[in-house]
Amino acid sequence: MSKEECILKGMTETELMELADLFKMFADSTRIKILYDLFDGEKNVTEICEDIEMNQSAVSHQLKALKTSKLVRSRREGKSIKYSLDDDHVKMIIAMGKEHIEE
Amino acid sequence: MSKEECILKGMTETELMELADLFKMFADSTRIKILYDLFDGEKNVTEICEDIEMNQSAVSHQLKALKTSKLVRSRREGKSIKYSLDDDHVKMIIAMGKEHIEE
DNA sequence: TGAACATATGATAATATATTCATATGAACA
DNA sequence: TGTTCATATGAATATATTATCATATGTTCA
Repeated sequence: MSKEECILKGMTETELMELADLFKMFADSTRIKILYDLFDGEKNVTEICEDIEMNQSAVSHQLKALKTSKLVRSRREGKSIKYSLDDDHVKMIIAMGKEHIEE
Repeated sequence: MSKEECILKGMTETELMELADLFKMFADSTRIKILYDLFDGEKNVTEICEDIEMNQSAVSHQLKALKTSKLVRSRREGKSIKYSLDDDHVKMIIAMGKEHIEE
């Protein structure tokens, strides 16, 4: 049996629903643009808005969702708040997805 | 971020939207239950319905979405249609997600 | 202290999505 | 050929999600 099968054995209904909630974070183009933008490293909200061309409010709302899901973290630096990826899995998950659609 | 321009380290806006659409498939509890159910191997629609306790119509609708995204494939065997996972990335993506929520 | 800047938040409206119901399609076999 | 089993599909409703607008909060610095 493969490594993946072992890892996944015995998941409960609740865990599967938590998984679905996690993947919801990757399932919106604004959020995935934010995540991908943060591949470059730490950025503040204004920079993210400029990079992905979305308004500040929409970006803040989505950053909050991403933070709740522990996919990004933030710290204050002066007047601005710097966001960065909070988990290496983010890059791997996006990389796997990218491989799939490229096939 | 304009349409087909190279943005965010080589991914186009279109590709990022395709990625989001792919992750949408993992972002619903019914679909993720179906995918997880198929970790066991090929199953027909009736078996899947029983396993995940959802009605046949809902399952068929979601199987269609999963098939369109090339995450499952199907073949007829007599009266029934057998579904199976169509891509190893499915297991890996779910495994990554599981590791994340377990942290 | 207050003006300017950066970010967050609540409410709303628009849109997207999932489930259900009714029914259609297709295969098997008596 | 007609009946039954298995699956698919279209339409409608219900629910969830998102962007926007207006405004609030919090920080810096004159």
